[in-house]
Amino acid sequence: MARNKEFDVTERLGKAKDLFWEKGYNATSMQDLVTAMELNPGSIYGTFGGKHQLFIESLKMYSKEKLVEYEDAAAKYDSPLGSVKAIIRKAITRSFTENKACMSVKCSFEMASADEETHAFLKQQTAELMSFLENLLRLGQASGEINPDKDAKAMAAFIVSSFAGFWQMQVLFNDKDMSFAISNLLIDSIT
Amino acid sequence: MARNKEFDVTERLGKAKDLFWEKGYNATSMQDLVTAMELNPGSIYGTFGGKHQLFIESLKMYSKEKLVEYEDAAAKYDSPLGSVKAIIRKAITRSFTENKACMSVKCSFEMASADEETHAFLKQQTAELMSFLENLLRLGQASGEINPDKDAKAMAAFIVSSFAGFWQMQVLFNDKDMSFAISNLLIDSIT
DNA sequence: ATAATTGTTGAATAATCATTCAACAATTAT
DNA sequence: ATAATTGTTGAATGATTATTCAACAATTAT
Repeated sequence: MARNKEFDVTERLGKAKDLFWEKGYNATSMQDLVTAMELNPGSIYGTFGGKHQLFIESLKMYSKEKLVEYEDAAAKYDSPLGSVKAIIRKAITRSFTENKACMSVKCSFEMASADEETHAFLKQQTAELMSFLENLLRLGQASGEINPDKDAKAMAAFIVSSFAGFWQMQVLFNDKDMSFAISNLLIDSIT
Repeated sequence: MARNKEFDVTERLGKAKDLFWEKGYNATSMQDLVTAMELNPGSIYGTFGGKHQLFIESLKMYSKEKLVEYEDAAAKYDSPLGSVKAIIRKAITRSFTENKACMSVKCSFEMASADEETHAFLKQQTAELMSFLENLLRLGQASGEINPDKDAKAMAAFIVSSFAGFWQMQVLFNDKDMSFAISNLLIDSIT
């Protein structure tokens, strides 16, 4: 028995996510969020709590979307190696189609060391992507597509850790040839 | 014909560097700098110009120190492969001995996309480390220690880009076994 | 229709931000 | 000794920060 919200919570959270993603946590002001979300401060605080909670929700939204993207890319291939390659190519492709570096990677460096909530979430989420890859790598080793002499867990960690480099190289050099050469070396290293 | 400064400019710049390195640009306030550098605002502005200029100088100081560290690590070995391995091990070791992620990597994500001066400097500095590695890799290929089928420039880029992942993994997992396994896979991939 | 509840609005708040500057101190050339 | 120059000090500045709240609007149960 009360008034209804006049906006779509998820849609406006998406606007906040885009802004935090682009500018980072500290460089994003509440005024920036008020403008981007097209909401008054009162509505933001009433719905999301405050800047920090809004940021955490934004990161969670981003992170879930990203994980789905990687899993979808993998699902298009029947062979485990094909799936692993698809995930690696997805990462490189994303770094050139999206005009900003991966929010998870950015946040790992801007926030994870200073904010425990961010740290815990990113750790869990990154571990999830690693597990997904580890499973694919084990399947590929069983089918003979992937080097069976290397530890699947280590290879999964190597792949995920390489993604941070993809984004950094894109930010600094914006050189497709360089980035694709790097991703090819990564793929080579597991086969 | 005037009064002399009562402090060592380089030493105080080092204090600023440590603070920017730890907290990043946006999370570091002028008050934080006044406290850490043990200087009044007037002295900071009179000597360094302002927050942004002070940050750029801090990053340059950090960057030069880091490059020297890598070159020194490489200089201890006679063989090119030994030098390349030493640089990779230096990166992994640094990620566990220093209590904060590489300032260049952090800045690539927090600042490089928003500040052209930072971007230009990091691009140049990263390219320099790559060139140094590329040269070692070519020598290693000539002496038969390093895989001659792979492009030295691409391998150099792959190595440097991997460093960002080293730091991210350290921040998120702080797991020595994982990090050393990753660095071993990187070394394997070039031999 | 009324009371109760929830949402919206945007001005107000108090803290913090980067930066400036006037007063004073030290050094040096003349 | 004086003038000129540079450095130090720390309070003052005005802008921006995140957050709150009182007034008003909409919805629903009774």
